[in-house]
Amino acid sequence: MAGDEEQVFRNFLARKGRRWTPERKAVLREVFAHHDHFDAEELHRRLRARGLTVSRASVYRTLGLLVESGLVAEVFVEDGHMHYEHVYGHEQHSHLRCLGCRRVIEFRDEALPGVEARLAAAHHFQVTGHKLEVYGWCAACQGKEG
Amino acid sequence: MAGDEEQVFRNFLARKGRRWTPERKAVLREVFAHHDHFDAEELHRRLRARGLTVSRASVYRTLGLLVESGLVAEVFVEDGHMHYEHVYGHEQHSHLRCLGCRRVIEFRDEALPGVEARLAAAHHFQVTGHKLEVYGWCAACQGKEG
DNA sequence: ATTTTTATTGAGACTCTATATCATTATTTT
DNA sequence: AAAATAATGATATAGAGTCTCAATAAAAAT
Repeated sequence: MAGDEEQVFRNFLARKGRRWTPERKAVLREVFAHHDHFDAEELHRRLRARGLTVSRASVYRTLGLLVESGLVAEVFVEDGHMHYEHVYGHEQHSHLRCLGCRRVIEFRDEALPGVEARLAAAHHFQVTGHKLEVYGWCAACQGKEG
Repeated sequence: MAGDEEQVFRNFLARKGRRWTPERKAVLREVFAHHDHFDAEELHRRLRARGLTVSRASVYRTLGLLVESGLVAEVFVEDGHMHYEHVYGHEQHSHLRCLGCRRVIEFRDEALPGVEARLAAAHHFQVTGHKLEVYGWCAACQGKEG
């Protein structure tokens, strides 16, 4: 449900004996205000641009909690740092990346749930998620670079 | 074929107008001397322990070339830095990771080639590879942490 | 073989991401 | 309202990875 993420995060915090603060609220809102991938510094900049004063330290700390809560996911490392996306309220999806233009296409494939199920059974794992990234060259970039 | 990696790397370098040097040879050998995952600093330390003097800069540079050549793959980020594995001569595989004990289990799943093929067709991509990581809690770690 | 061209190396400086420290402040509990 | 304790922000610190550049070495040209 849209908008529900605040309640989910508050429940998560309460369960862990952590507190609900204005800073965490500001970060949560900013994270769910856009649908693009983002990184920690960009998030910090956007908050400041809105006139919200949340320190870098708190941005990083809150981001960690959001990932732990499952509301946000680490997507991939690019340019030497992590990139994220919010996942709550969105179907699980994977990423197809072009090695040339670095464009990212989201996709869903019906085979993945089966992979998870087989692994859970074979290794007695309680599988909580997966991260799949397929890479190659998009139509426009094929032929470039050797 | 085992041992072939040197020829593959030399061909790769030649094709790009890059040179075959003692430093690159030392790095290549060390990378293929073990079957575990490793990181750049560890690789550098192992080379020094063998009495081979290859600078950090050259280790990082060579690692980049090895990844580009396809002989080595970036596996995952842990503890804030990248971890690698050599892949030449090994069947493509994915990783199942326990969030508790951090154990990594390699696996192969017959569904992945199909996923690649579908994406290639649907998006006119020339798919060169994928990275799949499934995570959760192993039998021993289930119940730990909330 | 010698010379020329040019990629590579190593040392260290540097950038940047991310975390740790800690006194102060704010939230929650009692 | 007071006590307990988690969170914040400013800054320091750690660590990964890249860049610079003079010196060197590999490959190509002669």
